Amino acid sequence: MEPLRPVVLERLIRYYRYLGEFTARKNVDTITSSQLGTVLHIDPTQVRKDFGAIGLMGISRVGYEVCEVCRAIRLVFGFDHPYPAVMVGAGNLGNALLSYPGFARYGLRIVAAFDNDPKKVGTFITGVEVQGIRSMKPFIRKHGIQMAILTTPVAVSQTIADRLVSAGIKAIWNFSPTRLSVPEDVLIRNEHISLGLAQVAYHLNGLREDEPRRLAILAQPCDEPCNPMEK
Amino acid sequence: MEPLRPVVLERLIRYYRYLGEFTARKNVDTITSSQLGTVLHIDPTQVRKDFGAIGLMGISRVGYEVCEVCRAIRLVFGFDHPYPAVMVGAGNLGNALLSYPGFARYGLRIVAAFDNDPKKVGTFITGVEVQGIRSMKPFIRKHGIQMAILTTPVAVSQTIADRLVSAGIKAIWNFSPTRLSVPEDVLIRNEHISLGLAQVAYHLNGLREDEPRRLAILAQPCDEPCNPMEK
DNA sequence: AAGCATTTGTGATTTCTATCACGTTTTAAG
DNA sequence: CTTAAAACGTGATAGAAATCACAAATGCTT
Repeated sequence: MEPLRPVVLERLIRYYRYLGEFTARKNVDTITSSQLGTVLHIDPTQVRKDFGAIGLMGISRVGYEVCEVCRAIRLVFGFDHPYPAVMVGAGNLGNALLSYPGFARYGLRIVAAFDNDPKKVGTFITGVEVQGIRSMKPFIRKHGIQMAILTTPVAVSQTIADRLVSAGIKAIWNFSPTRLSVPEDVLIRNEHISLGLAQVAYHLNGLREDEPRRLAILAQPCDEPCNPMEK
Repeated sequence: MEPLRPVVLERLIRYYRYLGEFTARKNVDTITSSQLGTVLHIDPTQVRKDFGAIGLMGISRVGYEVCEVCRAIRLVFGFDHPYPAVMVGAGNLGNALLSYPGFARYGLRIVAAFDNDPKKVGTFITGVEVQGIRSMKPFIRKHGIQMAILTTPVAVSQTIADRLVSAGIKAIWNFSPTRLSVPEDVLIRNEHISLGLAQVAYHLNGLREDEPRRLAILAQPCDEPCNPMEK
């Protein structure tokens, strides 16, 4: 099967998420493309095409078996063949992620956490022991881990990323707000919440609707500093 | 100006993010569309069109003034006219967000936090006092707050959302992994990290490249439960 | 059993997005 | 001063994505 386009993957995840809630509530085992479409604001045809793309066949006049849909989606992403992952950085964000119980549904199993704060080393967070950074590389090597979740402070992220790569990591889920350079064959997925924030801001800004002010400001010379507030 | 499409907004944010790092490092005050394009893997023409869409004019043979670009982008999103926001839920995630110093650059100012855990009420997190949930509605009303950040447990999120709406909130940045129902005029932006996770999973799964297994599984009847692991 | 309503699957069409190609402007060099 | 190179701005074009339209299939009702 040729690789699925990102936009399709995104919708598949939305279907999967909704169907999880759906089966928890309703006691029905089939769903139609228009039902899904209505809830998720996606055209029913699109739903059918997406399902077709991952080899799902619906039943005329009935719809799709929820159970089959979920299974097919899990298969596409490999959710039922969980990859072990390590968490690097056990601060607030690392803690929040470690204690999020929903990841199992997405095939994620965090098997170890690493932090260089001696006070944290040795403690357990939802069953996962926090180890010193020193132990990281041997641990990854020993267990053949391919995925790492990075929640370290920006200052050390690149250094840590280099070490992860040299230990054999093939994918980094990066929550540290910085750009990482890694070899071609290592996947970086940056989680930038600023994008979501920006969309909210744009909406609120649109409510204001003050076009003259905008133009007036743009007309002025740019005397303010470029980067008024620094992270 | 007609509203900008989401895909443009997304690129604008990527430009803004990069230019922040850029000016911090280099000591140059202009940048060309191809420089930006190379770094962000965006076609230079696209960069020029995006800049054109927000009223920016470049200079032939020179490029764009970084300072002007940043200012125009801030203007589009309203970043230099910060909206006060309240944080609801002061758990690990709430803490992580509250202590993230980068938000100021995106026009976000968190002015209060609310939690129903008596142990947390009265404490301060990076200068913001945690108050009881009771105080939430009057506080929002009194200060005319329009934006809320929701990091509560799924079980209470909808109830909280209802209260936020009735207090006058116009946009909710939702980190709680659940679907919220709110009136038409209230914007919900859901922050679902599962999407990022799924993309990483898809990549790793692709490395495996085991097509026969996939088809074999799909051919079997669907005897497993639909929702094998529950959050 | 027949007819009707509903739903799937898919080719055709439309709409949106990204890229190309090229004229224009500006700086720098010869 | 002239010419060349580099960058912008934008109409034209190609490529993706979403939607439409309709045949085929299936279940329900009478």
